Amino acid sequence: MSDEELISIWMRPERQERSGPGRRPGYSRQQVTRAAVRIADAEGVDAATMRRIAGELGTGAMSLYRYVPRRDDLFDLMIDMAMSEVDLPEKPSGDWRSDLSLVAHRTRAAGQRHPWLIGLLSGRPTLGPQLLRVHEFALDALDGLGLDIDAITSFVGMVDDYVHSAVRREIGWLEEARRTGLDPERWKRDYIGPYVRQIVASGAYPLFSRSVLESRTAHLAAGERFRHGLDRVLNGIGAQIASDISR
Amino acid sequence: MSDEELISIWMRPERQERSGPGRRPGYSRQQVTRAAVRIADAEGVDAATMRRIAGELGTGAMSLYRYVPRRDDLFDLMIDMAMSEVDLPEKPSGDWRSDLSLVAHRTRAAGQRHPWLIGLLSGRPTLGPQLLRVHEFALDALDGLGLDIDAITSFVGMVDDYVHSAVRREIGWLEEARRTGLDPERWKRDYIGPYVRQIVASGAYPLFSRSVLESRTAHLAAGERFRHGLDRVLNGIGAQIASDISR
DNA sequence: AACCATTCAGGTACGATGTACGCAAACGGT
DNA sequence: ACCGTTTGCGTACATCGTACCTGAATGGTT
Repeated sequence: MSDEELISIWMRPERQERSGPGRRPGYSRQQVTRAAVRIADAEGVDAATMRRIAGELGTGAMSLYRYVPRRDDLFDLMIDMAMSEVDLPEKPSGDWRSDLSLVAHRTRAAGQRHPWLIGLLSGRPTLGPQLLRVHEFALDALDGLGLDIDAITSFVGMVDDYVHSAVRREIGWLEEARRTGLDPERWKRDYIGPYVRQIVASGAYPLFSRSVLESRTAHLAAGERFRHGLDRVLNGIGAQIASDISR
Repeated sequence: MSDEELISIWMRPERQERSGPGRRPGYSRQQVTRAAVRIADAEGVDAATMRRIAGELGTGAMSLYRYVPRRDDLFDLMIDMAMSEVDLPEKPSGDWRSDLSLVAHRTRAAGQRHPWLIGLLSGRPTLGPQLLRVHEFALDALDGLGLDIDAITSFVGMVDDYVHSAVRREIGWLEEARRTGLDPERWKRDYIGPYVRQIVASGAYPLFSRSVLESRTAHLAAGERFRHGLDRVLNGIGAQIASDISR
């Protein structure tokens, strides 16, 4: 594409179906994105190469560039497709706590269905329409409580940050194991296990060791653990809503 | 290296200086890491290729594999070298708030000196000694207040999450601009500027628009903005410390 | 002093990758 | 029937991580 047009993928229109003379497009941006998502879900984002995606569609690698200017833009499209699965009501319910909780849980679910999502999201700044929709819903959930926009943005950011890092913790090792091509069980047993044991045995990091050995939430189901952490974040926000408003 | 030994870089000893017969190593793990850090600081982490690092040292690419088993391990070493710059006292002061604030500010400073740090940190799960040291300090800062280990871990996580995402926001566009090889000013003006204007003009995202247009902190210096956000996170933790303890 | 097992240096080579370039095929309007 | 436009996609190139291998350096042993 040389440097002909440097413009956000969200402002660049897709080729139209009926636009006069010339051959009609055989695929669509959505089809390309869907194929990329399918591969990334199954084999990791690294496997979603241009050639591999094209192969999935039964075409040649260079054909994809008729639909997507750069590979990076394809990542943005993938993010947006995954975020479109975060199903939300038209408007927040009025109960900010359950609204933000809904966003958190749905985003977590999307992040688990698409283990590459969080990595891409925090890898580059992106603002696709579906991400905007979810973000707007979360901001809206905190509107009307007397908070200024900076506080609202900040609180929504805290929830986002929590969700991202919690999901990363949940799937981090799994993905890392796949990236190196090992089965996750063996990875955990032979790679990180001995190292963590050594850290604990060294005695140099007593509190870290306690967080590994004495944690009560560590033995809970992943969903419960997520809920506990989220509760703490929401509690922190709740406490400040009370004091911010009364000020 | 084939699959001879899959073992954490932190458990794999470096070649010893005096170990009997054989040629003595001409470089060290630290020298290799330092060269990689230097290149990544100046030209982005993508520029720190094996060949480029070797060139910086005046040797051949394959020589590096005498010191580092895989490129991914080199990333871990880079992270640890950067984290070693997070200077902290031996023990927390006893004032948890200023202790966590210190960790946050020092980590932010390291993240700005090394714009690749946060990206690598959240890209893969890693537990180098320097990261452990900083983490342990933060955990320790919250110890002795009557909190259980899960609460401590959770609160430290909130601060970490905030620092990471705040730094990412601060340097995100800069790095993205460099990755595409454009000067950051032009990038902001020609790429994201028009798109954000379009989002605002569409009227579909009123709260997002307010966060762009009406923000009071947006016009502050970056350092002030960071402090404000951090204060909110610490306030949320503080409120819960009070209620957790009295419970 | 001669030898040898051991270790490091680093060239060559392979299979990937993203993507620039260019040409042939398909299509609607005239 | 022709033509300008657009798509499909093969070829080619620079670049990547790294497996493999040869040769040089080194210190202990004889």
